Amino acid sequence: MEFDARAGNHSSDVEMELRKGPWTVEEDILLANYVSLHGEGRWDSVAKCSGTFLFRSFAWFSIEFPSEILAKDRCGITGLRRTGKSCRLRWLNYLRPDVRRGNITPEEQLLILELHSRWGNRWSKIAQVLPGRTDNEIKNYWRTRVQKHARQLRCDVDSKQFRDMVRYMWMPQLAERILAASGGGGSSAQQSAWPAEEGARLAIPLPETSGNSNTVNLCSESSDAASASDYFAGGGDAGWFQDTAAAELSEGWMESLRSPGICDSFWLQDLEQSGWDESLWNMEVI
DNA sequence: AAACAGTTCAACCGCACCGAG
DNA sequence: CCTCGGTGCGGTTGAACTGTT
Repeated sequence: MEFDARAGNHSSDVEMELRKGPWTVEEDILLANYVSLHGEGRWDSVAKCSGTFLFRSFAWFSIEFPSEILAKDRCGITGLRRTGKSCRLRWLNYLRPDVRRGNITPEEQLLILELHSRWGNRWSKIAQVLPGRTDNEIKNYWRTRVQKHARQLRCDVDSKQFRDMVRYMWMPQLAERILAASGGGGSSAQQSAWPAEEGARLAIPLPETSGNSNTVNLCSESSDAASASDYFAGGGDAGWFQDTAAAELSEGWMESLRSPGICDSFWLQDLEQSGWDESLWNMEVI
């Protein structure tokens, strides 16, 4: 059986039909065990060798793995009936121990909106700033929530109109919700909860090991200078956003989101005149 | 309770990039 | 340079789940 090598599939030395679709518990065990022994990477060899090592490690459990999961090549090496790509994806998106599951928090939503406005559909880059979240998860969030909201507003998700709505209506609401949840109590209480610093900025914590400053200015024009991986290279803590004093939504940044005159722009007036439903921007609805 | 519609998300696919030989 | 193998990325699909009628 020949497979497309550039697509990451097996060459003909493994005589097996590849499995597709949902992963079974047994396959997860095989893959997790392989990675724990050999680390990430060399995904193509996972498919060839995982079974062998699993049998060694778990022999005393007397676990039997069905033949539809395992396959032997001509040399008798047992492996998962999965492509290397499939193994990699399963590990990164599901099995990795630091993968966070559950709803995207308002803090994460705010970051996704901000970073997408900056980087576009660079999902993996955005994911690097959100510890434990996968690019797939962020992509899904964008498609199911953000694009859906754009449809409800009858505008293109890439249009300036929608991007402005996100920046000047959605993001401030998210920010206020975050502040309220942290005890800030909305815009009137921001000054005490989030002391303003020089310039308008959304400061993001940096790992201690990264040296220099311990914050990154997400709103600066030159933000691309700091790669996303720099932000949280040592991260992974679920409470990362609130736990550090560096996670500041400064008053200036909040004000920049409500810059004077933006609400007077022509398209917002048009929307208001056409009976635009403001409840569409209610955070509960979103 | 059943049928249908809408939504979510895990997984696949094709393509691009990179390093080794 | 060119080819090949491995890896990563973004777009898309479809099964499973949830809500509504």
